[in-house]
Amino acid sequence: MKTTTKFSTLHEAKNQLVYSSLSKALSSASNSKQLHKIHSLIITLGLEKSIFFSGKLISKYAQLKDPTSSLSVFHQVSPTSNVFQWNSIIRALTHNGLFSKALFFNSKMQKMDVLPDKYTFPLVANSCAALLDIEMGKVVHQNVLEMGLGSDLYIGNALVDMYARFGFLAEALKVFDGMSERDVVSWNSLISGYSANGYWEEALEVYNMARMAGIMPDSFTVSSVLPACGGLMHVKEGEIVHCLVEKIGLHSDVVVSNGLLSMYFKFNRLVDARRIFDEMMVRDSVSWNTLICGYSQMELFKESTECFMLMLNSFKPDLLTITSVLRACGHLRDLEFGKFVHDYMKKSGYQCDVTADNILIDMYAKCGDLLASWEVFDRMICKDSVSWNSMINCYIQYGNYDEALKLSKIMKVDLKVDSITYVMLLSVSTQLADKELGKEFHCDVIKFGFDSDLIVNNSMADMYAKCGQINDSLKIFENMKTHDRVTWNTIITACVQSGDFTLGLRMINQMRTEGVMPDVATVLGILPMCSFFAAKRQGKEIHGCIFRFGFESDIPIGNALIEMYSKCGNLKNSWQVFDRMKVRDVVTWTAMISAYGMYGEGKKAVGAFEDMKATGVIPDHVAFVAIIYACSHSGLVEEGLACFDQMQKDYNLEPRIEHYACVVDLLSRSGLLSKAEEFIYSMPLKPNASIWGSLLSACRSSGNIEVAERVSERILELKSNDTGYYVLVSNVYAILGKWDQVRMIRKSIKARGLKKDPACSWIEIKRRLYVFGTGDKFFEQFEEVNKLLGIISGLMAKEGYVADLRCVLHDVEEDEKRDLLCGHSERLAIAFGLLNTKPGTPLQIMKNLRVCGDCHTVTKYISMIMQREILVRDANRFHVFKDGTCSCGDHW
DNA sequence: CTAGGGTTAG
Repeated sequence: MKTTTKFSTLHEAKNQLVYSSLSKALSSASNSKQLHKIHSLIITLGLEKSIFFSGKLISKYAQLKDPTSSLSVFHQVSPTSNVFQWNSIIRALTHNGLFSKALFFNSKMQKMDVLPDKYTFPLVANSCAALLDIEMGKVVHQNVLEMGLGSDLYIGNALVDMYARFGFLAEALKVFDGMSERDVVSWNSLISGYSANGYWEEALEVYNMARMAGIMPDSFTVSSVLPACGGLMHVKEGEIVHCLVEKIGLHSDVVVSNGLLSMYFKFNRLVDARRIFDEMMVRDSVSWNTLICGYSQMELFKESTECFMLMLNSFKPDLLTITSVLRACGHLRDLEFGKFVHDYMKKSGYQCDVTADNILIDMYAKCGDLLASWEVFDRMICKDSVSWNSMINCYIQYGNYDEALKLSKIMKVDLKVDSITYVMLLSVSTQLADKELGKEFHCDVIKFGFDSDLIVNNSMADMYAKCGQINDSLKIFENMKTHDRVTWNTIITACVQSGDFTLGLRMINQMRTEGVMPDVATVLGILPMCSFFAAKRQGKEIHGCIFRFGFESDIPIGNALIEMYSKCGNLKNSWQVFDRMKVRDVVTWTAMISAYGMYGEGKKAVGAFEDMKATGVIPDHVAFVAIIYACSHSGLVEEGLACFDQMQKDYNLEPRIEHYACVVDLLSRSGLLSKAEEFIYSMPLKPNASIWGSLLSACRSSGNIEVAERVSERILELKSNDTGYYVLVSNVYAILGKWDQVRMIRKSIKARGLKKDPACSWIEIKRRLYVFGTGDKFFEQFEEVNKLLGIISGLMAKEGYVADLRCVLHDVEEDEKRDLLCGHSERLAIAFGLLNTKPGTPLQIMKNLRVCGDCHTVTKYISMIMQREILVRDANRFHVFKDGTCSCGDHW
């Protein structure tokens, strides 16, 4: 009896020693190999089926990321396993991301009539959350309630988290509110739920409630609330959280520091972000990714790629690193680096990530390698909407619209289209100015339910405006529930481009009352309006704003300012803006060349054109239009023809109809009418109304009636919708005295529903704009103006002036014709200006149509008799009259 | 039981 007891005690003592040393060894095993050794030992000792060791082995293998071994241990015991072993295997699977297997074992356990306990549910809820298995999740919740475990803290926390991951924040809140006991994890789960689903305001609100409830935030709390501060751009709140982090010593937590880093990048606070990164004691790959991605977001792409190279020294980049840096490659157009990263990706076995492949498509397209884009797209096994959109976008960028439309049709069949697809497709119809195509897309947008999307609506408003359907554009605008800055910019530009400046101004005011700040695009939208009104003062005010907002180094802004000042009659300011620009693109040079052209400074235009080429800027189609136009307005026939030649020979540019029109203009303005006509017949393109129109205007000035009649017939054949050409033709018939024809044309203009713009001129005196129409009698000082014009015409007659009655386009008596000429709006404006300014002050007159020949002559006389410099801007160009001559040298 | 970093468009 004694010995047995002794023996049993000894046996137990031995066993206890084995147990404790094995248990110690198990806990300290740091890799799978060590663990396998201990495992063999346990098997040798015949202990592998003990509840304690089997459970320990399952968890330990799981901890060392070897769930297969966990499973094999479990299978050894499975017929007899109890809830402890089941929980171990479910936990092993859950912690290794094998969620569906975890759920499978959960149902198997129930089939074996083993009841789950309070440790099972959090694990199962976790798996449901990860798999987004909503049905199963609800069943689990139900089971919890049935088993009376509804008040368990851990289970409650798991359920809050599960519903939050489903995006069911209302359910999550309901569980949270129903909990009898809450800890920091409960609050964290709710905060992160709101934060991860983009409900940033709610996340912050719950965070503040937690603080008021006396909860001390931990690293989880902070890293859930930081993205909310960043997303809302709540700099103050973010800084308060940052202070708290320092105070309670959470900054040594790498996740918290990464959160701060990301937040400061969102605030565009590069210096703070960099300091956080530099002062981090421990960095992980997320820190590097946040840095690389942050630089990318701030468009510091070079820094982004440099950080990637630095990161290679200490970390293996993952897919997120690669996608961030590929984005930078695209923006840098650095094909070589892009290929380097792509190779790295292949070597590291990262080929099958949809997001990474999508960025590759975009990167190759941006770097100019469309074929490589296609290869990536073609090879992808699963393509998502972004893949298709990116590929379509490639084709659009390369102008291959047919291929883009073809792909979108396949997408439509597969129901893969999204709002972004339509934003891109709408941009195609906008670029083609194809309103029928645009309408088709509009129908699709309604059909697929994208018509409440802000960006889609902005695109549609822009599309209709650029297709000339301003009313449809406004209709879209009126139906929109929210407007952002782009909406306003689109609609303001639409108003300005359709010529409705009054509405444009109203929109700007409305934009400001809604508290939307203007940006570069807003300014670009309204500058043409200043040009039209020649509102130098308003233009200068806007120029001031540009400085205040810091837009002055923006190239498109500089370009628009050059154009604005030149159209406002201030060539000097144009040149000053041009001179101050540090970087000039082809548009900058073209704007300056056009400006010179409008003022008849042909020689300077040619000089600028040469300078442009010398600085390495390659002229495009538009630049050639500008230079030939400039030559034509200064009578530089040789130079103009040389340019036309050059564009084909040296620059391989196919001349377009507008280039031919410029050459016709060039020849005919210089009186080479037969040469011009010959040129028209030799062109490979079908001449349009503008080509014949140029020749016809020249015929009128030089009085070549024979050619004029022939050309008039050609123009009428074309049945153009532009009233200008009918007016021109009718003027020719008026000069010829063919009044029947004149009446016929006027009737046909009316019959076709066209309207002739009534002529008007305007002048700004002391910050007020005075507008005059033809034959106006009802303005202040009409009597004085009329008297002054009478005196002037007496003085002119002494100098040898004879009225050019051909400029009167009505069938009336000669005396009456003389009176009609005196009523031309520009003369009224000039006389009004002479009366209301001090002697010697230069005058500036604007006219919406072209100046007639007689007025041109009269203005020359006035500039001499009254000793005034008079600047007249007509629909086409500027005339500077001084001492009896005009800057245009009569080339107009 | 709870946390951080990635793609296409106007």
